[in-house]
Amino acid sequence: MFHALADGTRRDIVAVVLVGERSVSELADRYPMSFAAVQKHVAVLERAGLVTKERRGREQRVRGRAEALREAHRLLDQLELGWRARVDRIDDLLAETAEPPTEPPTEPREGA
Amino acid sequence: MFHALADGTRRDIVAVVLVGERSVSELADRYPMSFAAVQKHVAVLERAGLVTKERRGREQRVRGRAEALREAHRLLDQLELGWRARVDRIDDLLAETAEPPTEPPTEPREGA
DNA sequence: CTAACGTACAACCTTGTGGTTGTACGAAGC
DNA sequence: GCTTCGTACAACCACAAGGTTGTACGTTAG
Repeated sequence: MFHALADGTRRDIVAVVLVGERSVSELADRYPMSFAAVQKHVAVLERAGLVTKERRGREQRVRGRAEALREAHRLLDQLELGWRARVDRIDDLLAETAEPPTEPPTEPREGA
Repeated sequence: MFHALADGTRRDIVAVVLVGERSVSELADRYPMSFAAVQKHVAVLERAGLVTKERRGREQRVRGRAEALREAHRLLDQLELGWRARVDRIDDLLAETAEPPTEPPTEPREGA
């Protein structure tokens, strides 16, 4: 999710298709890179749930999912409001009596 | 910014230091990786403005910047509310009369 | 003073990521 | 039916990113 938003081109694509749907090639025309590259970006965004593709004739119309953006907001809120506070206290207690935790509390690498 | 949040370990660090400040080695104890690796993550977060480091004796206390999270919210809102709407219309008009734009509207690769 | 701690940083390895080109294939257009 | 368009996908390349170990250095503890 944040990974998908980490790329400038992808953020731009999201912004564009939130305003109005576009075909993949219409999107490709907007950027100084190959069609295949843009196609990959769209695929990444689709996997992250930030856009949806819908076949329409021989075209593939891409639309932004505002819902996903709201989900991103939620994740930010979780970070900000110390959603981990409880877990932290448990960790702290464990750290005092036993050895420190040996795995990354959430996902080791990209996941949300 | 989103790039910094794209990594799970980093998101966790942010969550932790937003709850309460920690030294770098205290953070390092929490994860199944070397001290140097955690140090790098903290450096990335610091560059992105998501945390601040403050020397305190021989330690370096790390604190989360809630401000930065709010900035992230703002960026998401910009995406969601079609902040590009105006620019898009200009692009569309140009596309009809001349060739399509040849550079990525915002940053070509990571920047916000 | 010396040892240990907390940190910083460089070198290196491996994998992931963004980019390219080329090929393939169904859907429209003529 | 043949060509063109829009898309999908695989192979490949260069570089960034996350990880490791090793070294260095100021600060605190004995």
